[in-house]
Amino acid sequence: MKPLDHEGSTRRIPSQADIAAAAQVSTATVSRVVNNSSLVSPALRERVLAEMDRLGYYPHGAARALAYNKSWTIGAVIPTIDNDLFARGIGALMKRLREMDYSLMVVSSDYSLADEANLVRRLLERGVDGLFLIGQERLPETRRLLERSGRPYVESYISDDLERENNIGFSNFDAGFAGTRHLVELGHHRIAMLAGIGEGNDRARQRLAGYRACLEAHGLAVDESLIHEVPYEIDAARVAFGSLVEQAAPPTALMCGNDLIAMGVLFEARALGISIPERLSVVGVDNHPLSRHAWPPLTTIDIPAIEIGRLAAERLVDAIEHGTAIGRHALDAPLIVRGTTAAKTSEA
Amino acid sequence: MKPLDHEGSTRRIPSQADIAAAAQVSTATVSRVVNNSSLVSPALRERVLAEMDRLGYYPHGAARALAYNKSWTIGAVIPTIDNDLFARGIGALMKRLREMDYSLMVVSSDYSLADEANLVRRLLERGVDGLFLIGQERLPETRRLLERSGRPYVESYISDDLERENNIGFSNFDAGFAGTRHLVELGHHRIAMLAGIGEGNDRARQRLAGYRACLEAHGLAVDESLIHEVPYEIDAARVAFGSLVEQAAPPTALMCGNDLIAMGVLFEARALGISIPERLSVVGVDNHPLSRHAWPPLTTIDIPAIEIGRLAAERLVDAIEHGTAIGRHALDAPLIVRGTTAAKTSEA
DNA sequence: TTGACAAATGTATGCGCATACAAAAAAATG
DNA sequence: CATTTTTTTGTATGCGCATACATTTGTCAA
Repeated sequence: MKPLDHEGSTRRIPSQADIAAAAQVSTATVSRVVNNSSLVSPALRERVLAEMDRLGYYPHGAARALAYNKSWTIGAVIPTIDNDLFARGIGALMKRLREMDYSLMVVSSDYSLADEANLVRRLLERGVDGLFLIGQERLPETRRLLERSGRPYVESYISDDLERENNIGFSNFDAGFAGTRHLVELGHHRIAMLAGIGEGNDRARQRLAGYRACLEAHGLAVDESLIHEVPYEIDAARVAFGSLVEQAAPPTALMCGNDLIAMGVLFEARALGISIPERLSVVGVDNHPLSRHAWPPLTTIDIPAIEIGRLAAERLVDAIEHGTAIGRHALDAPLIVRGTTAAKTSEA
Repeated sequence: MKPLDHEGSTRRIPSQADIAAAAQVSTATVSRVVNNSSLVSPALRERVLAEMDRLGYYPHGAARALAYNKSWTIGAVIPTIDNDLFARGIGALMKRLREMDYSLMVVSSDYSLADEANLVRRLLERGVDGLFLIGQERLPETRRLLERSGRPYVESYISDDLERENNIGFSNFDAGFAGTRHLVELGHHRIAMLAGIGEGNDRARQRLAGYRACLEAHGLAVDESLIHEVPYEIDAARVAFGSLVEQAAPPTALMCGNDLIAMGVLFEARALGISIPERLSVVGVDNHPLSRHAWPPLTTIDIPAIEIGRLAAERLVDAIEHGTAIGRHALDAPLIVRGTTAAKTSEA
């Protein structure tokens, strides 16, 4: 316990009233100085600024937020920060928001839509001015919360639900389709997929849907025994891949739900002595920073995470400050062909 | 556009006053219901809860924060979220805070101590109840801000400055020392270091210091031409490593500032045909999730990032709610020997 | 000198909430 | 039934700030 000086015993943070008293002016004048109002004389402004500096004043955010009914804060709900893809997007969002004098409150839902609802509620209670969400699939409860709040929000990393507004992302369906098409065009027809877990993850489902659609579009049968859902984890991917290649007629090509799964496959393939791309072609999705250094360098779909974060920051702040609509933004997610894919060899 | 209910055409978010009016009670009663006060009759409580639900009420965070002088929010300033080590820690911090009904505001300083000062100030203005910072090196200005605020704060990921309280981390010096010692014990005496950029990064400096100290402790000369500072990026590491091995008497072992640098080295070594660990032993720091899958699996120092985040959450909330001290917490960062290190061959 | 007007400063109020205190209602006691 | 005690509810106030409006001071023209 600190010693107490009386006259405000618990050495509080100084308020405008303290500054006003010290500088012998009214609180209104202090407030004007804080807000750079033009109608305060240079002399007084100086005096007030000096006292603010001397007493170490800084505005009380809650009071300010209450008076303005605005918190200069955006809330973000992401499945997990332990995923480079989201980390990159959040990083860009953070950076851009900072430039515009906004802050970011981040929470993670662990891929649970129910948790997401609670977190959205909490962020709303914390008074965020806008929200950044992943995916377009929400619980009705979450929608209700969102709509009632009247706050702008962005649904990101996906643009597949054409019914929905306010999204900044890309087509995961197209990503799955394009990756698979690349394999088809290389002559593969036994193409497996190690998809991400679909539950509560519309991005993963759309990628898988794109894969299926591509096979069908090219007259190839969809063999369910070649499709597995695995968590976005190296080890899970290795195990899943192990059992995939054990079966009687193993695939010659493999579409992966993301780069982490693909890397798991690369690691396990090396352990099993399966040479890539000679015996197996592999495609990922994400363009993880390490992917191009992998061995062989991973063929993947580049996701514009940075751009998503940056754009979301701008559209959100614009919506907050000028009431503009977020709009729909389906960015490009191009295929990056590297070393893990090759034409099917005749014997395979 | 939704139809507007009259009596306040701009359909505001309902306040306690609205609920009070609708339920025919006073605002005090509503407040009591919100806060689960025991002294409100079940009948009234029901009525109020029903109205809250009907009107979609949720408390106004800023008002609440103003009345309580508490925001239930922690602020975190990290160099960058694009670093798995920090992402893991922040993730754990986030998760634990959530369990205790706190939120997290995250900002990134890009390894700039000056930016950090601004960000700390901003977070304080936003009314955070406590702060999570990386490192123990601060600008005096930042210290002043911190001390004046009276808010508890944690300095994390390092425990080397024994003068300082409030830290939750590990000894980066020891990490550098232990990694290097492992190499010395394997018989290497020409040991290089690819350290992280030291400016504004006391963790990187301490790791380097540990390396130097270890060499000296074993009577080995410190050859400055074998020491390079590089950013924590794969490409930069590859380039730096390339020039390192070009020189007349290349090292037989290499201590890396972190795993990302080490992986860059692994990649470049493969490209250059330098076999690891036969011709070169490599040690990293971080225990990045991919490190154990690398080829060869990377010998590294395991950093308890999850534990740091979790513990920080607990100590901070404890400090906020009960005024307890944060204390000093130097966690273990053990060496994990894997496949990138081997005894020096006689000819090398 | 006076009045008209502009510039500078102060006073009073409300933002939404929690709570000390006051009042009313209900229950217990004599 | 009156009185005291307990439980329940309401009223008034302040948290720190921004700002509409009121007041004062300064400037200029007549």
